[in-house]
Amino acid sequence: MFHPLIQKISNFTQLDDGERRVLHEVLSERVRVFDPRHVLLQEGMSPQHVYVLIDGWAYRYKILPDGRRQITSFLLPGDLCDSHMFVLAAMDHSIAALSSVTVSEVGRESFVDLTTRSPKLARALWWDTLVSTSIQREWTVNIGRRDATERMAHLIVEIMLRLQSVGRAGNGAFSFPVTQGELADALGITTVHANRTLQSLRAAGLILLEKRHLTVLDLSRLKQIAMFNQRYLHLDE
Amino acid sequence: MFHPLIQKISNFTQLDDGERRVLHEVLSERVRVFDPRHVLLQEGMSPQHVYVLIDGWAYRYKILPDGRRQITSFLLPGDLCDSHMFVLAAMDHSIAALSSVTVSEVGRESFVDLTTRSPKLARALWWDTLVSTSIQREWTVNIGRRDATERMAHLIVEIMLRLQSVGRAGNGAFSFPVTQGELADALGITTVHANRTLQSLRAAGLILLEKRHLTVLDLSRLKQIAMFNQRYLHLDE
DNA sequence: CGATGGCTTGAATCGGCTCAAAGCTTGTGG
DNA sequence: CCACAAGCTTTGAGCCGATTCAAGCCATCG
Repeated sequence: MFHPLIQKISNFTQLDDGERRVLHEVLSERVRVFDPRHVLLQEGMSPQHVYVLIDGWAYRYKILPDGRRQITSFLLPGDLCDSHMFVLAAMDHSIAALSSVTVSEVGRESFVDLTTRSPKLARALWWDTLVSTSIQREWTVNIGRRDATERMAHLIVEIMLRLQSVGRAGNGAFSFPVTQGELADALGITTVHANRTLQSLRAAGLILLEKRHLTVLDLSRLKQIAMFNQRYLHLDE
Repeated sequence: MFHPLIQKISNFTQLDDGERRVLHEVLSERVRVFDPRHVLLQEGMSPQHVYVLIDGWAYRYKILPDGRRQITSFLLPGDLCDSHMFVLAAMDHSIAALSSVTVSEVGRESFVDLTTRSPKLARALWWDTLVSTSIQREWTVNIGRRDATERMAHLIVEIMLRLQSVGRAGNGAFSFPVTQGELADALGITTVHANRTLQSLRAAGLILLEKRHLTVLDLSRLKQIAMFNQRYLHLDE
């Protein structure tokens, strides 16, 4: 059983056994578990380590002074949060656990070490960061120019593909520990409207969603509705 | 007169004369000028060089199959487009000139050279990339959770601050070569509504905008309306 | 001086929001 | 192992911010 980060990276780079071992060691140094809703990193903080998700979901978010919340991304198994803090002075957003999560906690030194010792790993982590940015751009498009149904369809397809790349969504069925309120805050709509949007996708026979478990019934129609263009995920490189 | 990239970087790192000279040399190797609307980088391409804006604005954008366009960011003097292409296989979005632009064209080798020769410069460029990502996140919040007036106010404040960091917006007055249609596509609203929104800001005495020239009349009120939190720009590090 | 692209305005419409209440789950303590 | 609380989901009705469509205006440029 590999760490999902290793699995993700292996999709586009051939790691040799040595690299795989080094990475595995660093990721095994310290493993922690957090409850749902636990805030892993708070805006304003300057963390001295990186968390790498092993299991469960987390999310980045910002809260406006009047309470409005926007979730800016979902973090899935294999995702990193947040290597950039070694360069920037303070977090400009927060990160919290969505479900119960298991993470590798990697110290600043181990992380830097990793990248100096293996250029291939450095490049792989660099690739991962760039893909995250690309996903962030696509979210801007999603919220800015798609209507609620299209947004929801797009998000579902994105998550399915990202989960598949770490082997967590065989057959289009996977755990989906997101409330409708959280979905709403990710998509820039209200909870009520998220509910109605999900209903319409269910009614159209596109998805099955119950008890925090989602099944994609008609992927190609979902993609079509969302006008989904896979390129931004950079999966096939 | 310094290149705006040097000016931007100098805001947070002390570069010595040597570093400054090396950077200046690389940025002077080849300077090019493009007309408004010229597409600098097309989705799908795999560029072998980086453009660094010296003068004028550009923008990243994606177009959906049915013609809807979302501008995902504005590129101002001192901004880079697009170093990530040395790692990713193909552009997942396009970049075009908004106004007439002057750019430094830096070859892949020169760029890589720069970062291997000076760790401080490497770190500075790394910083710049991370700030861009942070701005992208804030755009997600802006479009997802602010109404049209707030969005417009937020964008104006952001651009003013970014221009100031490269010395192009003394006194809150600066060249603003963006049509209302482009503003609309950046903010996720329609041209008509962008127009009405601008009118209301003008009527409230917050801005002056005519002939592609913008003056911020009441910065603190604009910030207040936008619920602007400067942290995400990482200007004071 | 006609054409083109951008700006402005009005009126009707609609997607999504607000408010409110009720039904459901899930987890916890007695 | 039941009962209650808390949080999540669902539904209805009225409303509003933003869109659509349409037309007229204005500036610039070949």
